[in-house]
Amino acid sequence: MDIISTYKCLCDETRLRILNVLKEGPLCVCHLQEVLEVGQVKISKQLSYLKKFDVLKSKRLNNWNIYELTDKSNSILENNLKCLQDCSQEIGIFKNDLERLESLLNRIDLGEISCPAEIEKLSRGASSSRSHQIKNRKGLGC
Amino acid sequence: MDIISTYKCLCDETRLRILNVLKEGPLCVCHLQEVLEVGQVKISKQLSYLKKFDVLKSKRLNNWNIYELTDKSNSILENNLKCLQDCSQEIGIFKNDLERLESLLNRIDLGEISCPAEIEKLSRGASSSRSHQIKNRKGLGC
DNA sequence: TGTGAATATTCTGTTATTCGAATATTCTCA
DNA sequence: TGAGAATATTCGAATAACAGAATATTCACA
Repeated sequence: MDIISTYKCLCDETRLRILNVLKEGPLCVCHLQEVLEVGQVKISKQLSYLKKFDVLKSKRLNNWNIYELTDKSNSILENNLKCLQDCSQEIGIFKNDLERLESLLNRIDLGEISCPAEIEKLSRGASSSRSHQIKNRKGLGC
Repeated sequence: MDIISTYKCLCDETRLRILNVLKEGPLCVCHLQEVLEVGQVKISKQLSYLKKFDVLKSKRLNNWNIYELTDKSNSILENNLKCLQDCSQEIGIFKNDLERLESLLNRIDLGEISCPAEIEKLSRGASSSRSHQIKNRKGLGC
């Protein structure tokens, strides 16, 4: 992906929020909807946008579409995702998203809500430490 | 400047080219035009855009308007300008701009073309080492 | 087979971006 | 003061981006 397209991917709030959440692991569209509290169409379109530029990939699991970051990103994107890591604890909207993500993942772990099995398989670490993981990750010092 | 606006400043080719050139030092509009080989209106508008977000500042010197980077930029912008440092030697369009910049600065040093005195005063280092400076700067490893 | 859940796409309207041509402004200097 | 250089702004057109409503698709399962 060229440098301009990279920055275009980063210059929309919804897209940044999606990336901020997906850097914690794969998620299906409906759970992204719930975490970001944003309508289905809006989410779906921005996911397509990011997929078009190979920032995200998706796989179909029955009726769910699981989105995750690809490893095809360039170094500019990677660096900015690391920046997002720090920003996410300082900027309200990103922080709130991560809190709702945590809450969602906990409810999934407790079996309170249904979830494509793949997500659980892919989610890293035990639920008890996930909160700790999310809050203590460090980026580039942005 | 908020994070979205920061990326918006970076997601246009002309703006990136301007930043790439101005990171080497202040320059007036007409010289930017010459270095980038882009029309006056296009340059002027993108300069205004960047100035609006405090990425650039300008000062009037007689009839010249000298633009330069501000020190008000945030850490995301700073990091990406450092990335640009590396990209500029790998991406053709940025590299060519720097070569034309070098050539311009050399002609100014030789007195072959007129130039607002302020630029010479502000340009760092002797002309003989500027080329070396530009080509060997290192960024963040982008 | 038909119903509903999850997701994508199409349609339509709105706003933002980008551009060049033309024009305006500001300054210097003859 | 009038011409010209350097720069900014306005205007109009083209395109891109973004949003939500409505619709389409795909799949599981009763």
